[in-house]
Amino acid sequence: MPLIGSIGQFEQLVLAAILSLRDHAYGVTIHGKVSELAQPREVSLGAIYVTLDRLEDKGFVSSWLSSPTAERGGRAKRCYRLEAVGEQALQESAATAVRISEAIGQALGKNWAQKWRKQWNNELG
Amino acid sequence: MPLIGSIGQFEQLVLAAILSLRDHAYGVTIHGKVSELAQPREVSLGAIYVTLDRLEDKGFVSSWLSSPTAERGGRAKRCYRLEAVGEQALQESAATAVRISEAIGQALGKNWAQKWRKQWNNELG
DNA sequence: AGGCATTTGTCCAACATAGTAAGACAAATA
DNA sequence: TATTTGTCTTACTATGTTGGACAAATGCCT
Repeated sequence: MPLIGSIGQFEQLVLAAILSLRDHAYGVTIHGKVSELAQPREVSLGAIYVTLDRLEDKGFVSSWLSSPTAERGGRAKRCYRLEAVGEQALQESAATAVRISEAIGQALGKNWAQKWRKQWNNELG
Repeated sequence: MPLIGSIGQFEQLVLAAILSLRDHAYGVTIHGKVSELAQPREVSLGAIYVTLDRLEDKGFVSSWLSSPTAERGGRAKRCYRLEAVGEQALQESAATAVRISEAIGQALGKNWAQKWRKQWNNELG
């Protein structure tokens, strides 16, 4: 069993992506969102599916097949939704992440932390 | 090779602990600090040493043996210091952690984020 | 002094789980 | 049947984790 609430770093990323994609979470879009969050790093599609499988095994997410859309190549997608347990695990691991950020901020000096706090405030008003 | 800047979740924790302990970073104290950061979860000493070894292999930290202190059982400790590469990796992974927190905050609503922002502000003035 | 218990510490061996790449396979439309 | 959009599998590497072995100081007791 891994750290914090039984989820790892990549799982955290995938869970966060599903949460923020709401009704449009399926393999390809999740991959896009995760790439965005992980930023300088590139992520493979395979990694996403494997992780999705494991998250479903743990009951953190559930999935169902949608009907195909009417666009070229638009085949049926497997859509994902966060379950209550998954949301809780995600919140716990995020809380730890914040704690780590704080520790780093204190050790590295206020400039580092304020840079992020500023960005945070801007987005939330 | 792992995610973000080549460090995992636990490595991130250990690096942050070393950073915040400054001149007093060795096995036992690092273990204490990591336990504090990982909070509800318990961490074994062995996990710390193994991770420390791997971090040193990657050049993220360096270590040296101190001379024994004059207290009962006070034997020589192996002290650790963060190297420049390690500090950079830590900052990058922390930046990603913040990004994830933001994504969660946006998806979960402002209450979640503000709870943490408040705490953040209190500590930094 | 000599010897052993106790305390503080480090390190290894082994295994479980998460992270990753590469590419096979499937089903739509054109 | 070629192209596009999408899913899933295999196999491997790296991290996470436990448990306990081992080492070196001091303190106490005869």
